[in-house]
Amino acid sequence: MPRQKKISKKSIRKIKAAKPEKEELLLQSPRGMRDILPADQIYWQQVRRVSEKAAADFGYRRIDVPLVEFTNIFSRSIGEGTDIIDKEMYSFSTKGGEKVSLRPEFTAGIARAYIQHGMHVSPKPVKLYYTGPCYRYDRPQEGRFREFFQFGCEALGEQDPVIDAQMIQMGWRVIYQLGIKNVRVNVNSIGCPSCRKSYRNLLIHYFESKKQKLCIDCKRRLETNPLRILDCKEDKCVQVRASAPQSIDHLCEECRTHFKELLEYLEELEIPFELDSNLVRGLDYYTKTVFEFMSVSESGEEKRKNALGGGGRYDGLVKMLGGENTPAVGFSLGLDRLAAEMKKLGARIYKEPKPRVFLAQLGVFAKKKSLKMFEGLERSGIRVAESFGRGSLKSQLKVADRLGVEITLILGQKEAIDQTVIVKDMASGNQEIIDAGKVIDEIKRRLKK
RNA sequence: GCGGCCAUCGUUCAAUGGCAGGACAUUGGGUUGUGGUCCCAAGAACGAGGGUUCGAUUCCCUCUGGUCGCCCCA
Repeated sequence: MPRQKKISKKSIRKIKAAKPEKEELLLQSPRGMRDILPADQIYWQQVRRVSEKAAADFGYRRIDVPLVEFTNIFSRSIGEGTDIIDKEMYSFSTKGGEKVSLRPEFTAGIARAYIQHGMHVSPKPVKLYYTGPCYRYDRPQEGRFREFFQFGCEALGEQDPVIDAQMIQMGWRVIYQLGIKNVRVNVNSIGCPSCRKSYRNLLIHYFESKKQKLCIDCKRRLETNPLRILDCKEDKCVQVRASAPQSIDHLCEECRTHFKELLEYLEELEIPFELDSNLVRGLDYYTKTVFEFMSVSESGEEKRKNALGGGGRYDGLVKMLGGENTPAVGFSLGLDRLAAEMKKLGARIYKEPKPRVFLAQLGVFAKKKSLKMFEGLERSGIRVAESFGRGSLKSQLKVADRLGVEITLILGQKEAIDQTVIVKDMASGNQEIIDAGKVIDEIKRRLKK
């Protein structure tokens, strides 16, 4: 018998294959894009709840910006020559011939909105938060997707380092409140354009003299992006840069003071931070403060670091896009990574509310009545479950049992006619018949106990 | 964009150049309108396309996807 089945299946496949006009339907999400299934939503909901609460607590107001912007908004702000712009953007032309891209991050769009809506006339700082998907055409791996979700805050129009500190405080707090206790904050200052430039030259000069000792990639970086040599993982490069000039030693007076004050604020906040002179962030618009949130886990001897988010100051961005000179600072968190980290750590999350009552029905007439009764229960705030599609009482009770409800209401043909309902206590198995009109009061009374 | 590893029911794990099997989950049943345990049954998979072969899920190639490392980043 099974043989027969197999043959027929195969021949079906052949018949299908023989229809060339029918395009193959791939039941598969595109690479790097995934479904977030109900089972994982508890983590995501918690992430959204905690982050939005923190934003509101600190006086940030939500802004939604388009998923699509003109491509040059991104290329100008993030910078030509960065991987994000050069190879990771989803760019396309519209039917009207406009060159647009899916956002690879939020900050550029927000700076655009700030300028477009004349927010510079609002009281400073303008505090905004956002959350939503971003897109980067990158090779997926753990914690990295082509569609990923970010939450972040931006404060525009304030140069005081106290706001930098507050940003770090917020990001750290969100992560911590999600139950991820092994968070570390790395901070650094990369200076303003003028002191960064001289530091950059110093660095090039230094590495140029030790060029032979660098790895192949770093030799290339020396030309393209010398700052990035600082976070190369190759042993020999680590050694070479040990005595490399550090950016914080070459800050101008203003940048130095700014950074010093930031560190003082952080100490005051008692946030466990570390100075990481090798921290440079890949986006062009950063100035002065840069920081990163890492989760550090030790599995065996291996220390695993996982970047959960980061941010920094971008004093030049708004002007670069054509607005007024506007100092600004922001951070963003990777929601996918937060949710994954929570799950990995088995972080305590509040449980999904469970139904406490089950409504079983028997017969056509009773089913009609049940539909109405369900609404009444649900409206009075009782979490009630049902399985109206099922026929037998047995299978319905099975479902009720599996759901772990405390009470099951049974409404059969007889009860429906008599205007009554059976109330069954699931723990004891005892049941009694009560007046249908008194169901809600009776349930409420019982659930209170 | 480059390299390594991987791909079997919904999930997880087997086996096999000649009928692909178990567990968990799902659905139904173990006589009338009563759950948990138990028992029985059913449905359910070789990622796609080529090649080698009498015959491929198995061997080879390509693609797709996953994963890890590089690049980069959240």
